[in-house]
Amino acid sequence: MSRLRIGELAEAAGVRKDTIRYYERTGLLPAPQRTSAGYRVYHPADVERIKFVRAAQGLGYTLTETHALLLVRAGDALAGSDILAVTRVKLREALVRVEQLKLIETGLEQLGEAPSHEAESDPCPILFLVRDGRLSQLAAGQPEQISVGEDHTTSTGKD
Amino acid sequence: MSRLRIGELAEAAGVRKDTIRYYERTGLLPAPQRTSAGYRVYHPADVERIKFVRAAQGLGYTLTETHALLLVRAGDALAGSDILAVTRVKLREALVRVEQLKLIETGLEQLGEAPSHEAESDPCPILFLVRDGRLSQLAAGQPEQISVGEDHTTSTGKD
DNA sequence: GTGCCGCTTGGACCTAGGTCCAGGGTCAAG
DNA sequence: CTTGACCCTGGACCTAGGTCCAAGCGGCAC
Repeated sequence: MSRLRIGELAEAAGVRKDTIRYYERTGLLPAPQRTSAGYRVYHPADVERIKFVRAAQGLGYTLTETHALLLVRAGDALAGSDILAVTRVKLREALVRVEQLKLIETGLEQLGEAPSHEAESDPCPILFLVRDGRLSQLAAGQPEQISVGEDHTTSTGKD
Repeated sequence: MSRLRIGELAEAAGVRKDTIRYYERTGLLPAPQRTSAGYRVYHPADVERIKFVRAAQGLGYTLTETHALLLVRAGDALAGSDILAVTRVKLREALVRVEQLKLIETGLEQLGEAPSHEAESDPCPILFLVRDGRLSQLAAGQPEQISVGEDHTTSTGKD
């Protein structure tokens, strides 16, 4: 059966032990069995679960959204549709991101080549992108409030 | 000439006044002129600069990288090449991200449709993606240490 | 039976990127 | 000359996602 202790799981999944305990605290990882001495005991499948979490993080899912992804079950249409919507938004954003990064790449390449004869008057040559409206804002801080877990009533800032 | 005070600039650029002062502190925005009373006075072009910063944030540039982008000048090949490399990495990551998000989207769609007859044995159906090695890790926390500004000698964690 | 490493806990601390607050000055209108 | 909207500064605080620490057991090798 080869059950793992936290250190072994951390090693296998490529994270810190603290991270695993943190994931447990936040509900991303179910509380594992314990030995009589209180040691956490994990199943090898937990390695995949953690790797999935890391992958989801890399894709821009918050831990809350990742949690939602992990809760999806076959046929569970309701719970899945929320996270599906989130995923579609992220996908659309990722497509826009690719296009805008290409714009910037091209802009930088041209600036590197051109020995400052054109656009010399411009104080900062990349700004033309935003001036032309070709660079859009692409909400970077609002992770699409989905209804999963506790709602911490995001304080509406005043200033 | 229509010069702006901080509140007007904030309004025009769609950010908080505090954010503008924060950007100034971190060097993203040059220190503006002051009135005799000490009030900051901005140029209308600063609106674009801030909008560019927000756009760059949305594209995944850190503030440090954004700073580098703003420093690029035509013909300035050396400084530009670093940030160009960063941009290319981000572009490649964005392309991978699109592919992986598509995988997840498809997976979620299929799970929603299938009324739990196939893959029912699987404790969490999305995990097959990581099990198949189709979801990769896509470094989410290491923003490509570029040589711009002070180097805070990232402490190598021990555990 | 004693080293020593690994595990436990709660809580403090960290980075990025802001956001808020208190205490006080400025300026235009009434 | 007071009121209200605006501005200033320094510093505390916030969220996400961890990371570190100290004090104190557990358990296995020698």
